Amino acid sequence: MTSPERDATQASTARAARPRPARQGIPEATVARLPVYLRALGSLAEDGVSTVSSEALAVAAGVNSAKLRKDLSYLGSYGTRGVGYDVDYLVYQVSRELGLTQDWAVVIVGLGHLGHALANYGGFSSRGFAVKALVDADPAIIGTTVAGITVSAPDRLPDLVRTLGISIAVITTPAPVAQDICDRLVAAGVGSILNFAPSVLAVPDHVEVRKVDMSIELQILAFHEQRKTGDALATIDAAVGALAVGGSA
Amino acid sequence: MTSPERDATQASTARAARPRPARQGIPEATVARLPVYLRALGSLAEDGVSTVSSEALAVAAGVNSAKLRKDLSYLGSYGTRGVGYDVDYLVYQVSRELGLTQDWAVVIVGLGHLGHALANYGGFSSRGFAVKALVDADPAIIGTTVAGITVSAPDRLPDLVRTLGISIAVITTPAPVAQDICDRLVAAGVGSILNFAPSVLAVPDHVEVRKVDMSIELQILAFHEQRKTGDALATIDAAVGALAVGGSA
DNA sequence: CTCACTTTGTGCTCGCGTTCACAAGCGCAT
DNA sequence: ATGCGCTTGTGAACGCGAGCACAAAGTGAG
Repeated sequence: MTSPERDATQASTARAARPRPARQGIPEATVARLPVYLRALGSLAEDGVSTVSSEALAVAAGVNSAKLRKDLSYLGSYGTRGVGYDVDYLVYQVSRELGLTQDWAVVIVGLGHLGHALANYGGFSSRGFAVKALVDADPAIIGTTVAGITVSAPDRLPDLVRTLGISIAVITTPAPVAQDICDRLVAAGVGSILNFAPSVLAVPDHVEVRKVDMSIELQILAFHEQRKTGDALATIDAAVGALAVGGSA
Repeated sequence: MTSPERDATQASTARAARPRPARQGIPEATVARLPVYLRALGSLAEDGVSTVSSEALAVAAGVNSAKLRKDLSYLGSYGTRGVGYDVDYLVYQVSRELGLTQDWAVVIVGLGHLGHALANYGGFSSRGFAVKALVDADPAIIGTTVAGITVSAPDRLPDLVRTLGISIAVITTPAPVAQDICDRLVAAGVGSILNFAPSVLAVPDHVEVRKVDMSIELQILAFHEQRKTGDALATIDAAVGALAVGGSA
């Protein structure tokens, strides 16, 4: 391990029953890194850098330079040997590959603390994402305005999705209702879901779900932290556990 | 019962010259799934289920049953053939492996919308994590009380970490200051960092960093959404791009 | 006791992703 | 023009993780 930074989130990618011809076939792992490259390129562009080598960009993105070159090679041969990559050109190519040359309408469902925070987060709109609708089940919240948008009731979802051309949804509801909301979103025609609720969502194969779960991330960190601080304690703990629980079983 | 030996030594993951059984090494992919199993087990326990088969638990966790059995086998042989797994016993074993039998003190740095939301999120304390300190650089926020905790200035970090026994930090600052805060946290003795800021953090090898980035997740979804809705459009777009930018060809 | 049935634990294969190492290609100085 | 130095793009090796398929091990009925 000892990888400096591990990607925290994982795609719960539904296994495609029918393997597409994969005409372009960009590996999933590469797709997950392209946004990182894009961000690094944006910083370089702001600093007035016009050309960058794979080594320099790799450092900025926190990856291996060979990996970066292979990733970019899936998009095409956009570099110049002996020179590097033109920053602006690469920004455009990566953006296009990720589908960021068009705007995406997003709905946020669930306006608790996290939903509010996301609705007010400005980082989305700058990257081609526009929060176009907010939905919550609480009658006390429905009709109020959050981040300049009036909150709608869940049964308005089909209408909202169709009218506003929404294809991406963010779920920030409590876990017990996440699956129900998910089903409604899918029925309404949403094709991609970003799920912040701590629950496993079941969706048809054609719908893409990605999960962000802070509790899980903390637990993974706790595992590594425990590894570092005293395995002796864990050994004692294991013995106690075997006596206390296994003994009675 | 022969206790599943937890030979504590070998914390180092240095490449062994000889292929060793590596009894200690739980694969990273498995560690990332254990919290999911734990949550599913918790739901089952609440429903009064006392025994569960790998197949049933796998469905609840959204994974393959063979994968689940292999994952659990890394912890030891805690199942009973022909019967399944004892829910309570397995909850305990997984919790212990993840280091959740002890409490972890957490500091949240950066009290914007997201920091506030996390500070008020109750899901942490129920899983062995306790937010013990809040830090922000804004003088207008320092000294106020959020979620029952007084907000401290960044220069109090070393003191807070030492006094409160903090080993895990959550960064929810703007990107430009994230690295600075990260450096301070590492210097103060924090061993694990959960980074919500959209920036790549550089840390020493002994510090674990995990990243959660909503913009990146949305961009990955956009990629797949673009794939689904018209490859023809993307092709045209590519041609236009080649003319506009690489136009001399 | 024996047999049929259930479920775990795991050897094995296969495919993906990472990394190394180097040939191919480009610019520049001479 | 030519050679040198730099950087890209990629073939190939390697390691990890996913999933199949089955032997091992337990339960319960007769």
